Amino acid sequence: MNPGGIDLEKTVMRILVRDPERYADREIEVSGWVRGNRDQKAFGFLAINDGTHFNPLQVVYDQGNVSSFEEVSRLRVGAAVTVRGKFLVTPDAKQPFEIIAHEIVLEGDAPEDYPIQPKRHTREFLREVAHLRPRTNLFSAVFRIRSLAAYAVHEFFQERGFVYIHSPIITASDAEGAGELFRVTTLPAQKPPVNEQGEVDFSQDFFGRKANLTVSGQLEAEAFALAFRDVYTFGPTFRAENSNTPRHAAEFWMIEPEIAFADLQDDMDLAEQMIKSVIGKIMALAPEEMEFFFKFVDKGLEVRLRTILEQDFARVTYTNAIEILEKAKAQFEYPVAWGNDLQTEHERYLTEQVFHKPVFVTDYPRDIKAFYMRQNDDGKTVAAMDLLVPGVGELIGGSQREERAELLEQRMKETNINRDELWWYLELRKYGGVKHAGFGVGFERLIMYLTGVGNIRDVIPFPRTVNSCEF
RNA sequence: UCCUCGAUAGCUCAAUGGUAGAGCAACCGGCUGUUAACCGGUAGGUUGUAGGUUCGAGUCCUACUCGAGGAGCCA
Repeated sequence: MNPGGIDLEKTVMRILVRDPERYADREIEVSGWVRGNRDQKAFGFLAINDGTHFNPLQVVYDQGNVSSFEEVSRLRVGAAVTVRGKFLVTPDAKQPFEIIAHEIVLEGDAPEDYPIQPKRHTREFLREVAHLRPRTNLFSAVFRIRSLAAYAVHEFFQERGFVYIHSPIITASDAEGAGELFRVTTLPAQKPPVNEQGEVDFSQDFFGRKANLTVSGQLEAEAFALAFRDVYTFGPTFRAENSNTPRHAAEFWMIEPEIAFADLQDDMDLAEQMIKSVIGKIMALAPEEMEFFFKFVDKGLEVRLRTILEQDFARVTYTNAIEILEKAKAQFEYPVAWGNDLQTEHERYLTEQVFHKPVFVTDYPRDIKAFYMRQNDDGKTVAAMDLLVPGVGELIGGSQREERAELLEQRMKETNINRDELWWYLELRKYGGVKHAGFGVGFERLIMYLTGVGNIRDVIPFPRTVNSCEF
């Protein structure tokens, strides 16, 4: 009850959409930001979005009903308002319902230089106003999907009894060989302490040794998999690579499950189930947002996602993939030869031209893969898998891990991995070591795949890339 | 890091080496159910920065800055 004695209920769009009939002809109060204002001589229409639902709410304001009519008719896009009025279900109109206002209060004005207009903006421009872009349709949809996808990922693993591990953000290990590292230090940038050789003396640093931001939680996850059996990490990851592409960021999130008593086949089964589960949940949880992507972002997206849900992913060994590529009529810029890593053009050809769906490529040559991957009996390949998907490229990379201590040590020696730093990783093999496997999913690449948005900078709220750390 | 392309009004884009324009947004006005509303009008510019060629440069040349796409690296 408000002071005026009218039965008035504060509500939000999410609730109204769920059960409009419950509110029919009742007095309600809704607050939101103006998305559009179409004023006429004696009445007008306000589209307001309160952030709780993708679609805006239509507010009808009439000179006879609203005392601040003149002020309301001049409201600009971006202003924040509170509206009180009668809720009306309008089954025959373009919008499912509207509110007939009797009071509209300006909560926060938006001056005429508000950069977001009710028109199409380029993504490049919107990146420059990343603090305002979540108020647009596209980014409203992207970031709600991002939130729901994170939820769906957790739900998938939790339903299966996986234990969520918070792997460290700061690590002392720089031996994982997964790209350039961000140094974490409290040493002064000017004149840091030096040792007798004239090198920076990291023994005087905060941790008494070199420390970096993590590039992967995998090694720590392996330790927990050998205690809990099924675990996953889901957290931020940092790469200081000087790579400027629509698929790379310096700070991104990774999902890394790790499963014990499991081999590469189990690993691929898990990856496939996870992708399908997340897609299915997102389509069920955010139909308005997905419809927007299908219609305005990527015309082929709907068919692609539905195909994934209905069909098994393809699986092909690296060796067979090379044979397919060698027989291909397509002209490749880079030569195809056993022992060479697959180039982007080769991966795209396989997933987009040969299989037309996600494909696992397995059993890569030992020499082009990481030291921890399990060696196959042929002595040439390792039990690795990459999941290639149309449009995005490499979405998942994983492997069965080398559980045999002597073979692991031998590979570390061959690839110049510092044995002393990873003593604990070797002990995992010494004490109750068993076969186990895992993979890493680039969370942003998953979002790109789900939404059809082609640039990683547009699926991260405030993206960090080379030479760019605004906001 | 390499290759290619680009930078003109707040936004999206035009403009043979010869007076910088349009649509949208903004502002003013019109319109009794609009929904990317519609109609009329007004205002808005050191053409990314610094040099150079030329009688004359948004346009040609050089360097730089920023952005995008492709490649490498990877998730």
